Amino acid sequence: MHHDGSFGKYMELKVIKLREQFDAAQLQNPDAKSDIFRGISIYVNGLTRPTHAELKQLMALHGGRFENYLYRDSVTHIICSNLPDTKIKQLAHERRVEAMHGLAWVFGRAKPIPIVRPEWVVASIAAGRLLPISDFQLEPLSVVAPNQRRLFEFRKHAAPTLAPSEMYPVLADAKAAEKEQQQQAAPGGGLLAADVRQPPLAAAPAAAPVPQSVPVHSPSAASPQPPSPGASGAAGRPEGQLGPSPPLAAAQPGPSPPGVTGRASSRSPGTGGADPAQAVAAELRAASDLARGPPRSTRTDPRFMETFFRSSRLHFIGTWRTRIEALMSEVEPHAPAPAPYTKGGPERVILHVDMDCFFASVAALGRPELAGRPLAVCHSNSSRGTGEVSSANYLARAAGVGADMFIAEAKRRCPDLVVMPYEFDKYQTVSEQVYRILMSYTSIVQPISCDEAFLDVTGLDSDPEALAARLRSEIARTTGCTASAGIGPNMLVARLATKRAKPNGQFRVTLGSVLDFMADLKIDQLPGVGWSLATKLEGLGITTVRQVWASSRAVLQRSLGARTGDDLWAHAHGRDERRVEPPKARKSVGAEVNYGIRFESGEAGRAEADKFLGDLAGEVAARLQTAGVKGRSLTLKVKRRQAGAPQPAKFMGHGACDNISRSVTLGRFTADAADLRREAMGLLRALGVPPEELRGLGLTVSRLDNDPASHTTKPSAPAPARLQSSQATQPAAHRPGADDAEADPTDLPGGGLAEDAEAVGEGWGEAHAPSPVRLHQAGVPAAAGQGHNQGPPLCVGKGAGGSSAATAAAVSAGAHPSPADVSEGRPGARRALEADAAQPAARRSLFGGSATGGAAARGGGRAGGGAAASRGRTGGGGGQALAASQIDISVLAELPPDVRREVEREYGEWVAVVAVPRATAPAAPPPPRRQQVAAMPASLAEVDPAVLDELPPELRREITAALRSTAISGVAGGTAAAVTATRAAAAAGAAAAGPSRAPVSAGRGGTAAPGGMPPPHGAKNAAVAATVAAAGGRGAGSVTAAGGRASRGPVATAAGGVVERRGMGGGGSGSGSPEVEEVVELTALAALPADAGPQLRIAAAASHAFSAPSPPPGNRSPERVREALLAAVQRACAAAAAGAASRSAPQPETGTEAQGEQYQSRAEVTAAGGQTAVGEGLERRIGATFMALALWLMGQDQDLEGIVLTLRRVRRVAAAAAAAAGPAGGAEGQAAGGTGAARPAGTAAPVAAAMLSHCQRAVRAVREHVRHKFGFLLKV
DNA sequence: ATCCTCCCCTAC
DNA sequence: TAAGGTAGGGGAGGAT
Ligand SMILES: Nc1ccn([C@H]2C[C@H](O)[C@@H](COP(=O)(O)OP(=O)(O)OP(=O)(O)O)O2)c(=O)n1
Ligand SMILES: [Mg+2]
Ligand SMILES: [Mg+2]
Ligand SMILES: [Mg+2]
Repeated sequence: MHHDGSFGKYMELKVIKLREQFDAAQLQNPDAKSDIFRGISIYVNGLTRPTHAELKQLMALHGGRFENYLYRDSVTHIICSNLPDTKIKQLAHERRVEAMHGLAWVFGRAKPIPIVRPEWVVASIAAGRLLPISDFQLEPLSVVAPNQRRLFEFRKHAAPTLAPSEMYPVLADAKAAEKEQQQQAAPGGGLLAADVRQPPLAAAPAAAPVPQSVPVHSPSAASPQPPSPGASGAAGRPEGQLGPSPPLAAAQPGPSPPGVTGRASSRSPGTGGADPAQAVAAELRAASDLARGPPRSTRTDPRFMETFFRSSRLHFIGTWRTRIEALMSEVEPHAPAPAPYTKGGPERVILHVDMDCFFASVAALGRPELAGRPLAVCHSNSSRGTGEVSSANYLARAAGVGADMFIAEAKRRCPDLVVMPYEFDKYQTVSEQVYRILMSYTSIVQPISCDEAFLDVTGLDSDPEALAARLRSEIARTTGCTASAGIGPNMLVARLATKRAKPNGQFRVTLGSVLDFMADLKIDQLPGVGWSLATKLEGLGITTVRQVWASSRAVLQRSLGARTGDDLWAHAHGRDERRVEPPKARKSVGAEVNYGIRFESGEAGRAEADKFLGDLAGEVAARLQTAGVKGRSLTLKVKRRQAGAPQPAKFMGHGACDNISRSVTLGRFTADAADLRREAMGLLRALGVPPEELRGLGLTVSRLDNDPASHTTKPSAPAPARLQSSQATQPAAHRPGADDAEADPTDLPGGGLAEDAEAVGEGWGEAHAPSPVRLHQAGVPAAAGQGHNQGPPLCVGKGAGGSSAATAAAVSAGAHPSPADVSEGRPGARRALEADAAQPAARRSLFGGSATGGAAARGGGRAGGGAAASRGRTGGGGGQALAASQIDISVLAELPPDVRREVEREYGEWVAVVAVPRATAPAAPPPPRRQQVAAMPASLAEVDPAVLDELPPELRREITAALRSTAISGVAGGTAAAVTATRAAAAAGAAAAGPSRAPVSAGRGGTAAPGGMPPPHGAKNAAVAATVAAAGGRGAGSVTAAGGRASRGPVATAAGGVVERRGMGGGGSGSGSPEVEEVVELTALAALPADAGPQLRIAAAASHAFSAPSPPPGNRSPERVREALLAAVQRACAAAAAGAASRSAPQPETGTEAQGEQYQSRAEVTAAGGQTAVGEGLERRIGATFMALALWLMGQDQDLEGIVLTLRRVRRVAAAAAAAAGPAGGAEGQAAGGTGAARPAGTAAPVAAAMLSHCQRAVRAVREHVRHKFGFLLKV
């Protein structure tokens, strides 16, 4: 019913109706109309519709209450408009601030207050009853990058469906005319492309007075002061346009009528009638072919992708790079070259140029009516619209309008806003004009975006500012749009200077004044620092650049990562070694759509999805061909609607989603649409996502043949040769059909590689006749491949849509033994298995590549209880043969009976086991997980966090994913936040069967493992589980890894130090309970193999940490557990501190650096911080205890106040221990949340740094958990 | 060490 | 109604 579009309309009508009702009620008398909201008390946050006041009235009329303040404990619901993430974040922030005053109340509640859109009130009234809030809840905070606006960096490319540059056909034809015009050099000449249709465009710039000179801020070197108003008031500047300090400047060069501002405020909002500006906007919108027709989704529009791309601003800027590269390569290099880099050479002079409010400026070109008006560019002009603002001019920004803001919000903030539609062709034209100019000033131009570039002008002008002024003037004269510029000794500083100069100004910072210039910048102004990093840094007490100076580099590295911390440190000091460079070759080519993706359920939906995937494949293939490259790796990206996700805030948006990606290694390079489509369909099918839950699809091809590295045969992808040999040996039946001309071996540039040749000689070359042949013969319907839901595309032959990736689709890359597992457990078996290539190309793609990443079976979907699927181990693992456990039974189940029989014959009883449910309920969804795993905990809260945390990540993910749905459904506990929602989701689609896939001889045929084999990885995983479980002492069955549904992922149960490995073998009958195939006994640490890897050592550390304090089973009250965990933390820290002290004599602070800080190389940091100072075991123990506490706390999120208090305690513990550990005490102050008391560059000893870092990590994990689950930040 | 995969983050 | 793309850097695990 209220599905998307129709829902929106429904709501709109309801709102109107309710408004009428409201008005009427107000006119009559305010007596209560109903009791709908009895017991409900709302608090309204921010701007809403109905308004604050209206909601108050409505509540009064219908029996509810209205609170003006949140910190009243009677509030039951927070009302907040459906707004973009920015607004939600804002709300979260408010809550946090609020918490300082009312923490006890806010966090002490048993349950957090739901945040609901105002429509809930309206609709409830309309319905005459209280509606459930689920459809009206604000989208949960997305773990996916929120729509944030960021600065700096990137690279783009593209090549459209329509041919190279036909989508924005500006330059091709315009070039000649433009050159001619440039020769004429008529100031203000109508330089805009002749082929741009809008008449005003050509006329406008000519008519508009153009600044003869451009304002120059900061006339001479280095002063970090604001641009002087005097300097900026250059002649020819239209009034109000260029003021440097006040952010008010229309980028429109046209003359502004006097008193524009006053005029604006007196205009009636939204009425186009008497307002020429609104009229021109309306007219253009009406004429725009982008706006034609009713909105459509993939469900209703067969040409959706094309329409979408044509209309998407992000597609435009995302593909712009490709277009500019074409331009750059064809412009003759006449420009002077800057001074070369030499040792001790001159200070570089880097110029950064960026157009002012680019799209908005272009919108104003040739439209004098718009001068002096607040302007935004957006598809929608509805005051209730969810279209996003692309660009707003500076007048609009002064009113609070910003990019990425919903148009509804923008118009609320600025009722007078003039909203102009997109004119992509014009942006392209102007962009090219600008670049031609830039390229005439220096030979070194690095394009950044359609409105922005870096130039190296070192030595090209004794007065760089004069050069910049000339350049800006020329841009303004030529395009009618203004640019700002920054000049600095490196790219970083130049970039920051530009921001300072905007709008329509320039600013120079020289080497000597860099630090002064940067000191007070907000940290997120730095490139690479966005919302996430800024939030982390805030946790360290760092919000400004200056505070970074006072922070220890080692702490930064530990908190943010080796590289990230290092870069931040450098950037905060104004250091940036990058050189201005021409664009490098792309490393990947992709296309994705995350808007308007809506498919039917069932077969019809699968066909729709396949069709759309085909469109994407065609698009990517076209772009590859345009770029003249082929690729060897294909990645499918999927957005899947999150379980329980409310209606997306954005019309036709994707809403809250889990993100999943899977890749295949192709057997050879390809740029062929059919290839890509085939493989993509296989990947998609393997994911098992119900089509109606798809919200986004994308394809990316990487490992391109323009990169030599792509040609090397990596261990993970030895397949190509195999493929070839395989094909060679089976030409008739196996070789792709005639349309698969790509089978030409010459397509594999590395064909002559020795590695390949060698590989050909073994392995697949000796393979038996591959089963695909038989499968094919078995009669997969020819139509099967034709893109319409045939079963899984097993068929490789011509015309069959099946691909080997698809075959691999039938494969769960996850729950199978890794090659190591197999080979080590059964050396002889490896070859047997490979040779047993009977495997329909297991993870090989059609071409024989390898598919990694699990093809997870979500099968019945979450409804069935969130079956944890199994997920392939990451990395490596390519090329091995298919194991029975890899078969995705959901795919198998869809096979035509005869084909399925064929497969089963091939795999014997294994398949029969795997396909358990089939026997009794052929197509039925698999039985609930619980039926198969008796010991499965009901929720995360039941899992000993110490145990869970120390599990190998794959297993951990599987468990958390499996339990997540439980948590969501409110049964208990929380999400494991060590795993973000997306990760958990990904895991849900693909979890690891780590322990289960044990070493062992699972064997069909009773192939027992030869003795004396070192424990393979699977065994290690099992050992970890056992060890930790033993240490955690949760009693029998404490940790159980749910196998994929249908026990495909075998089940590992850890209980009291015993791992039971349940294999797939055995019960051929299809009995639901797999037999215990092998039992591995481990007694905690004793079982550690000599070559124990990190996981085991962590387990050992955890074991040590927890064995003592862990309360006996039966008395695990929260208080006891909490105290035990805190004690464990304390002990671990104390041990580390003691160790550090004892070591400090023999190993004093080694080479302290310039500022007295002990700096760890990236390698050292990366090396897991082990031995450097803490001692590896100790370090791991610290980490284990902190994280165990964190994880446990997450399970206690019914008591947020308790969480806060405990976090504060643990922080104090860490701080004290760090202080005791030595000189690091100082830097600690910041980590502990101190306001970054400016301590001179810290001398954090690694020991203290380790503690603080682990502490911070733990605190952050908990905060993330709460933020994600409840939508606000804990103030700790 | 270096590579791999599967993410997340960032920028325009 | 609206058109939430594209690409690279980096990190965490893991395999080799
Ligand atoms: N999230 C974003 C960011 C940018 N753009 C488009 C519109 C912008 O006009 C253009 C250039 O981006 P800038 O970051 O340079 O922003 P503006 O040029 O609009 O403003 P400024 O004056 O701050 O540079 O890219 C967009 O559509 N959406
Ligand atoms: Mg700009
Ligand atoms: Mg820009
Ligand atoms: Mg930033």
